[in-house]
Amino acid sequence: MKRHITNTPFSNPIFKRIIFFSPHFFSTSANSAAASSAAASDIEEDIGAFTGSTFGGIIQDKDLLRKTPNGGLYVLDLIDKGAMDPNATLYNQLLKRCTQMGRLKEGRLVHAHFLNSIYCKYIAVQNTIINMYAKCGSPEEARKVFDEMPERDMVSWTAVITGFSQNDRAQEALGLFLEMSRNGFVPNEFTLGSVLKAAAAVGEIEGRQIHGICLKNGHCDDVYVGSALVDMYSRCGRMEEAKVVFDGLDSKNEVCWNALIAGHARKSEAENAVRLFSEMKKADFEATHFTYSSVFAACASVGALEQGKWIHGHLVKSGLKLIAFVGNTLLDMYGKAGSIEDARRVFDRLVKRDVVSWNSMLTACAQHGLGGETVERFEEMRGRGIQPNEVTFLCVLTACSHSGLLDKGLYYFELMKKLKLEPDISHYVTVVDLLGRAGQLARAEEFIKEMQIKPTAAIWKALLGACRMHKNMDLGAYAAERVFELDPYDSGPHILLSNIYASAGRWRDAAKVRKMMNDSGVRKEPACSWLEIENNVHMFVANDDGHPQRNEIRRMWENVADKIRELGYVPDTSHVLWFVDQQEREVRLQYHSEKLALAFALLNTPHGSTIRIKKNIRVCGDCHTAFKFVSRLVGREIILRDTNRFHHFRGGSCSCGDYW
DNA sequence: ACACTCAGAC
Repeated sequence: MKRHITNTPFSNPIFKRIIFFSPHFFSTSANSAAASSAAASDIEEDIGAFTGSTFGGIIQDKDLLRKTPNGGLYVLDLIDKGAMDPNATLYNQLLKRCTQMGRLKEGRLVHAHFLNSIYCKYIAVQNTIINMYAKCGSPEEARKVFDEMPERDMVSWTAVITGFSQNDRAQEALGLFLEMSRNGFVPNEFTLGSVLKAAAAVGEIEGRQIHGICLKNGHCDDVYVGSALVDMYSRCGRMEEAKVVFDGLDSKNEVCWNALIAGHARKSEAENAVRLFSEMKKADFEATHFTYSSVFAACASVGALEQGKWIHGHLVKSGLKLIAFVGNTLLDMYGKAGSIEDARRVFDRLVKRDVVSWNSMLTACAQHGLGGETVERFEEMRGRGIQPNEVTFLCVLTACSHSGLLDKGLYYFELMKKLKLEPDISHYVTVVDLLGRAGQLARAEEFIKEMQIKPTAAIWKALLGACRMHKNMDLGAYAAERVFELDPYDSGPHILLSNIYASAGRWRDAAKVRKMMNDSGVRKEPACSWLEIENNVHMFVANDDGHPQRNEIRRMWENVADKIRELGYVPDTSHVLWFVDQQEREVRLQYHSEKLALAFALLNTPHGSTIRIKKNIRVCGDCHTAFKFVSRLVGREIILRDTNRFHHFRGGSCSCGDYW
């Protein structure tokens, strides 16, 4: 079960009550020199500007890949015509250029030509060919060349291992590494860098083993090996060990820093990622696209808008171009942190957009309940000839589901199949959600029965959620049973089912589900809400009485509650705490965490400013209603981030149109 | 004159 927005676990130090991002992070001045690291997607552009030396006084660098009218290569043609003599260096240069430009076809031409030349025994060129195939995304061909070599050296092994390592074929890379050792080759720092990358993808045990080999061979001081080690421990979630390796490195570069920062980002430790960003700059290292991308991702995962903006400021000052590599993450960060306007702005300013840029923009729209805009942008994307992928359709389907665009959603599901994209289980879940939310419960059930894939827990959860929404007790109970079989430890379905019973007045059944849940040791994730004020994060749990301002918060809410009642607010107590009487229920309800957060925001933020609150579970119906009234009462916009979407409350209504 | 480490959308 994946969520659109990562919930932040309680164990995260970022959620200590008040202190966060201490002020000194914000006094670091940005370094204005431009960093030069080019992102993979932009290499092509950079090469285009390159003009260089000549070969034998005849061929200029820019003519290396020049084509002949019949599709051959100009340089090879010259050789065939006897207009120039080849040599090993020329073959290497040609291959290298093919590699840089990712030109597999031309690479094959050079390869074939090389085989017919008198240089065909040169190991160095053969190694370059292996590298060319590997870098052009064809590890199979690299392997074939390698296998057919009568004689191999260290570089041959390293090149082919790297080929698999970089093409997400970690197991094969590790296998070759073993074979290499059996053949009596001792790995050097080049080999170990690649093998560590592969090991990191396979698992911690493998990673530690390779670490041992690095120590034995004395390569741990190499920056490449060191960075790979830091990265390996980061990916295994072992941040303490990553830090130990990092601290032990005599010579560091940006990559080491980035590997460490990325590790914290993957663990949603925004505070650590931001802190390291500052330390990196203080240590006089230039933040690169990798750095920014990681830090934005970290901010996105906890919705840290202010920190994200601050980092964005550094990016602007750095002079780095807003390329897709970093822009996509920035866009995503703004979307997830609640500022759809900034997300749009970033999208508009992207130098070049790839599929991920479009998908991120669609996701942002979908998360903010802008179904119409999502569909429009999707159509624009197609109009511009950008090929949508599976993720694109997931975004669009989700948007349709969240906005009640039933027919459009079903149409796009069919379109997806027509475009020969294979829907996976997540698409089926979304369609069940789409039908279910729209009240077509019978159709949703039918759809599940006819699915070609075996239904998973997520499928039944979607149906269960729809049953809760449309108060269908029988089907809901059935769906819940299926979930209990497949995913017995998730608290969500238990609570949904008990709420279904409760809202039908069947308190006894509701209590039975709760009891069953307790008996089987299923624990409910405690609900909490939080908000940022001036770089501090304030967190609240329901009925919280441990906050320093608890009395003021309580008074504020009581005051507000009275006023919104005058505007017509009627507390809805139907789905909570059925075992207490009506009056008590209402009292408890008042202290849902989002209401405490809202009262706190009203006390501590300037009049008229937008209030941004985040919550780790779905907002309840009563709070949703209350928030609408409050937005009208105080004349302010309130943005509430739910588990997987945003609610924009303004002037008494919500952007979700009460459909969520 | 050949080979290595760091990012992202669901």
